[in-house]
Amino acid sequence: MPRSGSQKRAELEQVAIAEVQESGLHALSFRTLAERTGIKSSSVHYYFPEKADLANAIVERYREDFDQRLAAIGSRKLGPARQVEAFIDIFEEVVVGGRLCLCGMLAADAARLAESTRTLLRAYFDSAEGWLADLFQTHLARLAPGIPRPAQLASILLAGLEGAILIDRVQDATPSLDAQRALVRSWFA
Amino acid sequence: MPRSGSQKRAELEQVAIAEVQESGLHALSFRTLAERTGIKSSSVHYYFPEKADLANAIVERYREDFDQRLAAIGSRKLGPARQVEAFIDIFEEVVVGGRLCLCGMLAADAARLAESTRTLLRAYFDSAEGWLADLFQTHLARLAPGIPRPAQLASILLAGLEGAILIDRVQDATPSLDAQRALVRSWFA
DNA sequence: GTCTATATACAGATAGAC
DNA sequence: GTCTATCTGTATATAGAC
Repeated sequence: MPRSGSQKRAELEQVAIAEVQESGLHALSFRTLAERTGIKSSSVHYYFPEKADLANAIVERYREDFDQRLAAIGSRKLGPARQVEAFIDIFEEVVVGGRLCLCGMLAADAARLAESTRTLLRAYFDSAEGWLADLFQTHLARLAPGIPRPAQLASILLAGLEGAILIDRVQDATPSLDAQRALVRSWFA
Repeated sequence: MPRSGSQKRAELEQVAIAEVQESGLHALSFRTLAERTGIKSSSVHYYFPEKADLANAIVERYREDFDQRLAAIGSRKLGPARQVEAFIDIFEEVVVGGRLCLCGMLAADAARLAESTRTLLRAYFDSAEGWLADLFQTHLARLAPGIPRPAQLASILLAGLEGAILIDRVQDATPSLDAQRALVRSWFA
């Protein structure tokens, strides 16, 4: 395991994630990534032979971090509405930082990604949606009547959040994200 | 007006739009655009001196075409629910073609766009949202009780559709877009 | 309006020394 | 693990002939 668990590798992934969230995968070059981590581009290739290896690594790492945040929300014993609010807070944090969800950004580049990367993107979206679906299903009795079933609510909200931060980032405020919050409130009213 | 109303210019914009919808602005090069339209890259520069000029031109053209489609929907004397369905159909058509909304795709590249392009993106989103808001407002009496007000419904749906096609494009189906349809149906039920 | 030719910069990737 | 050096391809953009 010459390339796993390395501290430099972790640093590279961290810097790469931030760069891709801000400007996309094409804007992330081995050169600039090397400059920002104090090594040369050929050394970056030591950790990630091809760019697809780098893309796969950051998606996996991003998902791990995301899952940990969701687990932390779940352990705080909040009511369902508050848990969803906390979920939305993650997206708000991203967009006020001028970034996008890493996987949303990469999904825009889907046509030029390796199939292995697309598979990892699907896994991320499924995971995020699954967490929301479980939450809505568990608290089914608290949901307003006449709205879609839990699995669809999860899909509706995840898409809404991905789109909201996409739109809000070109503005100087978060009206679209606020509207998504209003939607969720109507589900729990 | 040496560069307006030209047939070749229109062709360049059309090809450029499709390419950007599929792969993003960075994947659109003057060279490939030239090859696909039967001229040389230097001739493309005759119509669009810098890439930002090309980006601005295709956003304006995309919005014009979009506005025309919305006007066509409005002239068909459909009920409000059917009109929203027709609005969603536009996004479905895009995603089954393996593309994204041009402006959603460019919004992902916002960090590397000229300010003039970002302004045009905002105008597109405002226009699309405005059309939906007017529709919801006009048929306020047909909306279910307890849901957000028309302007927010418009914002919720537009973001939901942008996110849905982003997510669905990495899948082999449109579950996320279908969920958005279910959401709208719950508003009119 | 379109061309050839070119300037300049940067991309991903690799070889081989240390 | 990191380096220097380099290969090869492609990008935006421009000059100037026709």
